[in-house]
Amino acid sequence: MPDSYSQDIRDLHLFSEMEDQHFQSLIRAAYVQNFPPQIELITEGDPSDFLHVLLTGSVDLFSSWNDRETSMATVRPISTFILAATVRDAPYLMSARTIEKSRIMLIPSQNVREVFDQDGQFARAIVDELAQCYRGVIKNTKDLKLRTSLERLANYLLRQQARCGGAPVFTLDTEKRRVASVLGMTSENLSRAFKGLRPYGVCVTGRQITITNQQDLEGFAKPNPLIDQR
Amino acid sequence: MPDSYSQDIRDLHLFSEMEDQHFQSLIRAAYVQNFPPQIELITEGDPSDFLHVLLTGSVDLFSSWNDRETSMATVRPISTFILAATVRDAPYLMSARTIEKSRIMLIPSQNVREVFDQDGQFARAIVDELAQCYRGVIKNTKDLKLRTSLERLANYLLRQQARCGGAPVFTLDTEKRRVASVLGMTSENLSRAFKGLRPYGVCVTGRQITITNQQDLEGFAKPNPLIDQR
DNA sequence: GCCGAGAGTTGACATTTATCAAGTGAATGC
DNA sequence: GCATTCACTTGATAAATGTCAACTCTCGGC
Repeated sequence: MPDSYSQDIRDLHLFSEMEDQHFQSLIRAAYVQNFPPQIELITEGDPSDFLHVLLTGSVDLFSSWNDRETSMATVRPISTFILAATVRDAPYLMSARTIEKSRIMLIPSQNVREVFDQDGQFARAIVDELAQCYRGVIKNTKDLKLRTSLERLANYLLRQQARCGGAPVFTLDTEKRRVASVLGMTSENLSRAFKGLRPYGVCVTGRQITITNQQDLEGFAKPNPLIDQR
Repeated sequence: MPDSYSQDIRDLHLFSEMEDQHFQSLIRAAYVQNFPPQIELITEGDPSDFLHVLLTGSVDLFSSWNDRETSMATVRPISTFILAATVRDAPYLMSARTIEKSRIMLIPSQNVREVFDQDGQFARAIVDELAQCYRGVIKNTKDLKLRTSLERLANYLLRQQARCGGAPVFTLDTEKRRVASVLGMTSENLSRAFKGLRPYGVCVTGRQITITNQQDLEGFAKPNPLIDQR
């Protein structure tokens, strides 16, 4: 089902190089839907029927085990999610829920796999995307295993700052409790970690962060491109 | 450089479906080398010049930051490693060192990327492999974030048991200190964790593990296919 | 303007995990 | 045979992190 977002989707690295005929065929098979906040789009363990493309809003990817839950990532427009499950035709490993009101395109996994077999450029783009995702998760594992929660927070702030343009004052785009979960800690611990970064020049007011001493913070965080660069 | 292992490599899922001409071209460009134990094959951050195929022996993939080090995975024959860095032509995110005497085939990354562009079956296999690797790392992240170290060990033992055929007595194929690092804990803590599993019917003698009460252990470990099934 | 809901914070405390130091035990080499 | 090495274990202690309960603050609805 064509849609005003069609060109933005086309510009995604995943779709930009493929033949137009194949792109149109994917779009035709797809449909776009609006979801209210806090709707569970995907449940881990379910078969992966659709490749999802987030057009507007935001989506939380999370996982559960034994009554515990953790945020794995936050998806922001415009990007796809759960590509790996789609191409492998395997069950989802993560659940997904909308954080805010979101507009999402659903492309049947079957069609993705068909077009993949016909279009070499698309295949190449999928490989690139998967390899990048893989490397992202490896970086995340290194972050988790090699750093304390204070160090993870410090580096998270530096990454967020860079995403916001690098100025000393910037804003978290995520609720703190979700930040905590992404970083593998509790909300209470995050609160204390923010305090623990005060000696390194970090001031927190609500979601607004001010870094008064960039050098000090970087000296403590020791950011590393092989962990922190996306 | 052709080699007696050529057929075994050909049988790897990654290479099994590709055209013979392309396979031969990869093999011709490659060379095989023997390494003694404890040799650093790859250093994280270096450019990824070769796709590695472990033929015999074993290799530890590890990462370092700020004088800390952690084992990310153990590679066993016959399998490839650092495929993602090769296809993206990006620096290695992990270092690799031989654990024991190992025989390794090195295929120039350049050739892999060239053949990838020519051979659709090979491209398809790379996608499968990458998607599987990605899912493996996601499972690992869930293990790390959702479980305590005792639970991780319990599930590790169950997975190892399954790999050994499922009998109540089996052997760890890895030094305990490496097991500890893979599970994200210290050796000391692993030692205590083994003790902590005694009430659930786990007996440890050197590297030999005896599970005297399968039900109890599984009841505690709560293994989950979305985390533990490989 | 008041109220309620929910995110965030704080303090007290428990648990988990790491660190340091000392010891055991088995394999290796001279 | 004995010393050495190194993985592993153990105990004492410290540090990091989680849990629980109470509290504050803000925001939106009425």
